[in-house]
Formats: sequence, structure tokens, C-alpha cells
Amino acid sequence: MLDLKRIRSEPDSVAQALAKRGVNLDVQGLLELDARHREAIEKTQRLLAERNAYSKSMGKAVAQAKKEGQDIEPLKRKGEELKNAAHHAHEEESAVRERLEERLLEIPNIPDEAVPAGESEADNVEIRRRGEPRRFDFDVRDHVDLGAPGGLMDFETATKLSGSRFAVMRGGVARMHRALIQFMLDVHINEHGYDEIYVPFVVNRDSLYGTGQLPKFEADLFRLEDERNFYLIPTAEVPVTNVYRGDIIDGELPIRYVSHTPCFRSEAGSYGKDTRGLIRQHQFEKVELVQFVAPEESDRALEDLTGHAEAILEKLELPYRTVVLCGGDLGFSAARTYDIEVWLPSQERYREISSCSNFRDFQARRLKTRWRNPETGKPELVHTLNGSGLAIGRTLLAIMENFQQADGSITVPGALRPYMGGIASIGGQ
RNA sequence: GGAGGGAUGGCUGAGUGGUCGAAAGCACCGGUCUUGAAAACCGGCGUGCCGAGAGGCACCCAGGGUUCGAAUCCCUGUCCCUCCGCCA
Repeated sequence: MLDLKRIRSEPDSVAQALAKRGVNLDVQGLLELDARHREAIEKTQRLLAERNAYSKSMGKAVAQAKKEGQDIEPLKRKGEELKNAAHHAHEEESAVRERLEERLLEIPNIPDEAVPAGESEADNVEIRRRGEPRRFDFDVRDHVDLGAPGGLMDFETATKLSGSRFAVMRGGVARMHRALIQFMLDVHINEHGYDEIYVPFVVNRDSLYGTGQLPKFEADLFRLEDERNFYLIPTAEVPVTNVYRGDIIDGELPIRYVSHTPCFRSEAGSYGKDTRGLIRQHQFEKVELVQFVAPEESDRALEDLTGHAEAILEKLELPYRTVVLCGGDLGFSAARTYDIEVWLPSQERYREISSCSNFRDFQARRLKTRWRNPETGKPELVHTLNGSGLAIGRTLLAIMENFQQADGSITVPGALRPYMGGIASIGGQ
């Protein structure tokens, strides 16, 4: 959520910044609502103050009237009038506030100044490239073909069990999938200073509002048929960031959490896109990095966090590049995002494997997550960040494709072997 | 699933429908005293919103209601605790 005070004080620069992501903000309408809202507040408060003062004097007045044998009814009637006036004013105020909040909740975050202009993925700007794509002296297979023998990767069975966009994995592939989770968690805990946290995979609506999936992106979510309004998490970002919803954080910042969770996405509107293989699934695993930091630290924190995700690719010897998302490709809540893309030999291009974002105070304002700034002693909004470190399924398929051998077997990257009982290769034939 | 009890400021814990944003203690911050510290004493010590300011308004789990007036009464929901049942 944007700071209404900022929209009020510099409406043009806000509108201009949002234009960079292709959003046309109705500043005029917003400011009008805001003005009406504040008028309504003042009116309500004035009437309430009157009512309160009158009520306070009632005790004595009633006693006095009784002593003199007077009728109390007129006194009550005056009070009732005051009550009704205040009540109506309050209802009006609530109605205006509701409309204002509805609008505010649908406005995306303001992109950083440094975010490049652009409309789509094609306009993202590459900032670094690491590792050399391998040259193959045989015909490259994609992960679907590599995983087919022995049903190591079995999409037909998954379709029977559930439908399209699900996977069944067996044997060495399933084992590597599990190994990747352990490997990534260990690296982030031991080398990057994150605390592991385990969270629910089912969340309520408040949590989804907090991080920004709702109200606008309901269609991307799986909702449980349940009167409690539960949703399956689309990413660990939701439960992990919501850990501090409504809190004033007591301890020191930064707080760094790493969490492994499954993620569920209905992928509405993606029909015909990446239908083959593991790239786009309704269910996938992810190791997620989440940070809560002091505002002045968030720029550096994003660089750090992105580096932590990149470190995994380097340890796994996977070629990748990192891009800055342009305004048009930026997610709803993000002010700045780096996508890390891994090289896929079968597609001869880089594909997203991690997305690392700085949300600044956008999520914190929705979440009401604050910390006590030691310099001012006052509660202030924190900055939140997160990034995949990494998406497990996509890492798995990247390893399969990049480490494939002519016989169809897959060499296990050195860093992963301790997590797979020391074996050097899986699959094959 | 059944029966009962509860939710008050960082913590503990009072609170009769009116003068309660709320006693008291602890913790914390500042001061006096002290060579220093402790003790003692004095003062301060929640959050948000409106307002140029003075000040005002709201918040005692959440949302409704009764009342001139609600932390206190009523309804609904959430969460926690105890007991029974079931269960990985």
C-alpha cells in the first residue's frame, strides 16, 4: 500500500512513477476521496466530542433534576439527538474510508528510480552473466525425455492422479529433488546467516492481503472449499512475511528467514504456456529467503539476498544471468526486482529460476509491521524483501539438462553429492 | 465432536455502566543522592488518526447491538486453557 500522505503531497511524481509500470493512477479521484474522508473524520470527531461532554455532565444533571422533582426525559432526548448525529456521521465516514481503502489496496508499488523503462520481459536489462553454457557433442534432450526412462519423471501418471501441470518423480530424480532442498537450506543457514522457519501451507485472507496477492490476484490462487476462507500458499513469502503482521518488532534487525515450502498456483490464464515438463506446475517446491530490514538497509539487503540466491547456482555449476526487471514486468508489490535466469540447453536460452525483490515499506504498511527505530524511539515501518533461493523444480530440470551425458544419464554436481549418498550419476540408457 | 473457563498497556494483574486510556507491582528511561553502584525518593513511560496549534477522536481479542453514557450488559466470530472422545 502506498503512503496516502505521499500521494497527497506529491501526486504528480507518484503518478509519473506508476506510469513507468503502465499504470494510470486517477490521482484526482483519489485526492477527492481523501479530502472527503478527512472532512468526515473531523465531523464525526466533533460530534463525538459533543456527545461525550454531554454524557459526562449527565450524571450530575440527572441527580439535580431528580432532587428538584423535574422530568429527566428532556435531558435524555437531547443526548439521544447528539448520539444519532454522531452515529450518522460515523457511518458516512466508514463508507468513505471503505471506498478509499479499496482503491489504495489496488495500487501497485512505486518502482525505484533506477528501474528501467519497458513493457515486458523483453525490456529487462541484463546486469551480469556467470558460467559458460556447455557445448554438447551429441543431441541435447530436454528434462522430460531425460526423465522418461524408468518413469523417473512421470507426467502421465500425474495427469491420472490430478490433471495437467503436476509431476510424479521416482528414484534418483526424486532423490535429487529432495537433496536440493536440504542443500539449499544448509547453505543459507550456514553461510548466509538465515534462520530456518517452518510455516503453514494454508493461510487466511488477511495474510494474502498483507503481502499483496489479494485483492487483485485471487484468480492465481487455490482456494479451499471451506467456510474459513483458506487458501493454499502460492509462495512461502505469504506465511513467512506475515509472521510479523501487526507487530512492532522488538529485537534487532535484520531478521533473515529461510523456509522450504510447497507452492500452489492455479496459473489461470497461462494456458498453452510452458505446458511441457516441470517449468510451470500447479504444485512446486521452493526454498525462500525473506528479510525484514531497517529502511536504509534495504538497498544493500537486496544485493546481498540476490547474491545468496546466485551462490546456489554457482555451487551447482549452473550458468546463469541476472536481469533487472523493467517497470512493466515488475510484480505488484515490488519496487525493484532482480530475476536470476538459468541456462537451459534444450531451449537455448535463460529461464527464470529466482526472483528477488525489495518491497520497501509497501508490504509493511499493509501488514502493519514496524520496528522501533533506536534513533527516534518511535515505531516505524520496516522494509521487506524476499527471493527464491531457489525454485527446486526448475533447479532440478536445469541440472538434468546441463549435466546430461550422451547415454542419457545425469552427472550429479559435486556440491550435491554429499546430499545423495555420494553417488556421481543418476538415470541413463 | 462434547462440556466448561478465559482474552485488559512490554510482563503480572485490579476494574461497581458515568469522573477509566484504564489502579497497583515489575521492567524500562531520566533526575536527586553516591567516589561509583545498589537502595531510597522524584518524574516519565502504549498505538493510530484528525488538527497549523491548542487540543480532540479512537483503541481494554475482533465485529455488531443496548444505553444520554460500555473495559463493564447482550449477540456473533476468532484465539487460548482444562476435561472427555477421536487421531498422525
